[in-house]
Amino acid sequence: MESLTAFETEVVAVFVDLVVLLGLPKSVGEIYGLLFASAEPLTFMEIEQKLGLSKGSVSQGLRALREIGAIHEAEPEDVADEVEDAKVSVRVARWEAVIELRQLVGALLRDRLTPYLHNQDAHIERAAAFLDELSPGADPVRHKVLRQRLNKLDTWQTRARTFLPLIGKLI
Amino acid sequence: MESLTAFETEVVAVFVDLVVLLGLPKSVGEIYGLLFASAEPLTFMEIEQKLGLSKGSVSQGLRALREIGAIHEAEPEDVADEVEDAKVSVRVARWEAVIELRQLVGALLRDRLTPYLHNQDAHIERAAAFLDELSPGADPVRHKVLRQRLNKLDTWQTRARTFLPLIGKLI
DNA sequence: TCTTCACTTCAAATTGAATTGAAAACCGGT
DNA sequence: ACCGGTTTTCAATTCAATTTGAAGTGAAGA
Repeated sequence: MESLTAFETEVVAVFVDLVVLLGLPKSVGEIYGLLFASAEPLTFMEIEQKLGLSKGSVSQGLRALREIGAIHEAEPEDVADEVEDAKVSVRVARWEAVIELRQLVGALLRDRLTPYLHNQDAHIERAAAFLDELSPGADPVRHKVLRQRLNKLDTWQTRARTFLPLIGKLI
Repeated sequence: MESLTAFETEVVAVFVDLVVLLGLPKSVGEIYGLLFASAEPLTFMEIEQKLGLSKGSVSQGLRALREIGAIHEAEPEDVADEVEDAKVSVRVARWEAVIELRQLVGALLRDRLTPYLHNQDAHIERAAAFLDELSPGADPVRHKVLRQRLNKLDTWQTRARTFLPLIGKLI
């Protein structure tokens, strides 16, 4: 067990693309993809070796996935048949993907969109304040045009706020 | 006219965030934001100076925005009152934002999602092929589990294909 | 034709983020 | 309390991508 099978490679690619699209590091997608492509849970070391990642990347990737609930630690299971010999038998965590994709996709979307929407609100609000304190007297037409544009932004923001969470549910 | 007003700064921030969220360079968002915040069209040089960008960035940014139809070249308009003196009077392009946000957002979304969905199809298809040519005889349970997971991926892919374009329309 | 200015191109520099790797913390067993 | 092995942490490195700037192109007027 050293490197990826053709099957695993393709599945990993699916999740790498997804995760990159949503702005996370590639390694996170690789790890989730590998677990998704494995019928049984994998250990830290197996992940490290099959993907050829550093321990640091594996550790961080597992944490990120754990935090969004995209993976679990698997039940201990009897290790007897595998580790008969010399080793001192230390309990090793084994990880498995949560196959419900809603979990992964939902969390990733939320993590990006929530802070985004929040920032936008703040910007638009401040922009409105600045526009108003800028005397409309000097050039009323200009002032009105800009007001309209701001309103347009506001409308969009509202729409985004209502539709985007809906997508999470729909899917 | 040198740097941004408070109002402009906020509007620019709105579009920088949007554009970065959708995976384009910040400078593109700055340029669009500035044009969106201006009641009248701006020249290349005005953009360059107000945003403090290099000519290269402005040029590339304007091209990108032009290509997705998010900005236009404005009608020439009489320049008489501005440029009376020494200058040799060369026709200068003046740019304005297309205020319909659908244009910008729609294009950006499409540009990212279309190639993405296309790739995913390819990966899933190949994964299925590899899984099948892998003899199920060895471990039928494992084979079945993986088949199910692949099907799940396929379902999602189909859903994405139907819902995502719909968002573009909805908005 | 020649000059000038507006813009484009592209190789190199910069920047920012992901990855690495070595050292520290941890944990169960002896 | 110590040991062997696993996992985490984080500063340094590497890598990808954007930004820069200087040289190049082209068009309009002289």
